[in-house]
Amino acid sequence: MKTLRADALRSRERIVRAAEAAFRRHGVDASLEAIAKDAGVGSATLHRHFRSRRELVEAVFQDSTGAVAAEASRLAAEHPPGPALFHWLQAVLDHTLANRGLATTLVPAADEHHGGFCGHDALEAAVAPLLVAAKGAGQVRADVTVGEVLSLVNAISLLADHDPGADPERLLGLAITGFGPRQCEQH
Amino acid sequence: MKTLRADALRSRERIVRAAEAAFRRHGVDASLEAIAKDAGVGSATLHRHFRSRRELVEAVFQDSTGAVAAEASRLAAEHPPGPALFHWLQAVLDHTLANRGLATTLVPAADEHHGGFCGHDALEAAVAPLLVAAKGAGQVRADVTVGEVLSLVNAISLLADHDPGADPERLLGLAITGFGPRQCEQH
DNA sequence: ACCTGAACACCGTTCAAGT
DNA sequence: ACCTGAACACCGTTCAAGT
Repeated sequence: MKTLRADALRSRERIVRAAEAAFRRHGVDASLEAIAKDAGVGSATLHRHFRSRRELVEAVFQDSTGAVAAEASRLAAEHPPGPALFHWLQAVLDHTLANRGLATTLVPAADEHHGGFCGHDALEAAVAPLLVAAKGAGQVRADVTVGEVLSLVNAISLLADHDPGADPERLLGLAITGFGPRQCEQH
Repeated sequence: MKTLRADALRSRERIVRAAEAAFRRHGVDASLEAIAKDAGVGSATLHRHFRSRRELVEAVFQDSTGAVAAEASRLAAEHPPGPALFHWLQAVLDHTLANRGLATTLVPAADEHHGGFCGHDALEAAVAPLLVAAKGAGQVRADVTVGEVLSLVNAISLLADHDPGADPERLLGLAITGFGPRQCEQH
């Protein structure tokens, strides 16, 4: 994490800005070569700044994903534990649905030392206190982990990317309440 | 659906066989050009037989997906309605997990008249009687559709393709029973 | 009717050469 | 140190020419 020379930093920011526009138009599978061209840099420059497509995606969505993470504490302050968690999961879903393909990067990083911002980790940290509170209020099963909750939201986002006819909000509702048998005898 | 001339049929079958091997090695994103070469045909021939990658994928998995669909009636005969449905959903999940990327094609066809076998439609038809029976036994909420049930299974498969660390069976269990609050007062 | 080989327009990665 | 432009090895699609 060295500090960049002025011209390198300028290049980096132009790449991120160009990528942001390209992702909005074509999803996160947009051509890296076209992004480099839009940014006015060579493609080799883009590859040195971002060793993988995922690193570029994380950089582009760092701010917006961070904002969603930050919303967790606001919701915790304004709602009871159960609704706070469920509203926040809705917010995460809305965020990924608004940016096609973003969900593919909100998964634990396979690459180990990929340095820089990791959206998945930010969301995990944000949901942890919400989940603890919801469990304390008896609104969520005690055996559910933060990773599992995020995975379900992510799974629904991925599906929505592939099937435009799906109703993601409805599916999230089903996953929360379950479509199968109730187990009322235990609480 | 005209009947093919003998040599055209032979080409088609060689393509499907080559694709089957390639998909097993590289997932459904395997190179179509390489598949054509393995099959000993020109790439133009592949494209006339299969107008899209999805058509080829459907052809390759037609038999195995059909077998999973057929298992529905067997499970219905051997288990009570609730377990029959849940075991079958597990079978669908196992099938997609065993073939990386297959889940991306088990989604309603966007292309309208794409002729031939459609795995999604086959699974929908297979799950319908299971779902009706499970609802009748009070094991599944009455407002859930076949499409929604399949969508949740599919969503989990897609996630597993992106996140090798996920536990798909566990996530399906969570989606069925729900991780959120029980609503015992209604039945 | 069905196929082939070649041409086309793309893509991501890498490397030598510049400043 | 950082960048550029070019070279490389790919990809899917399409079309003219064969049988």
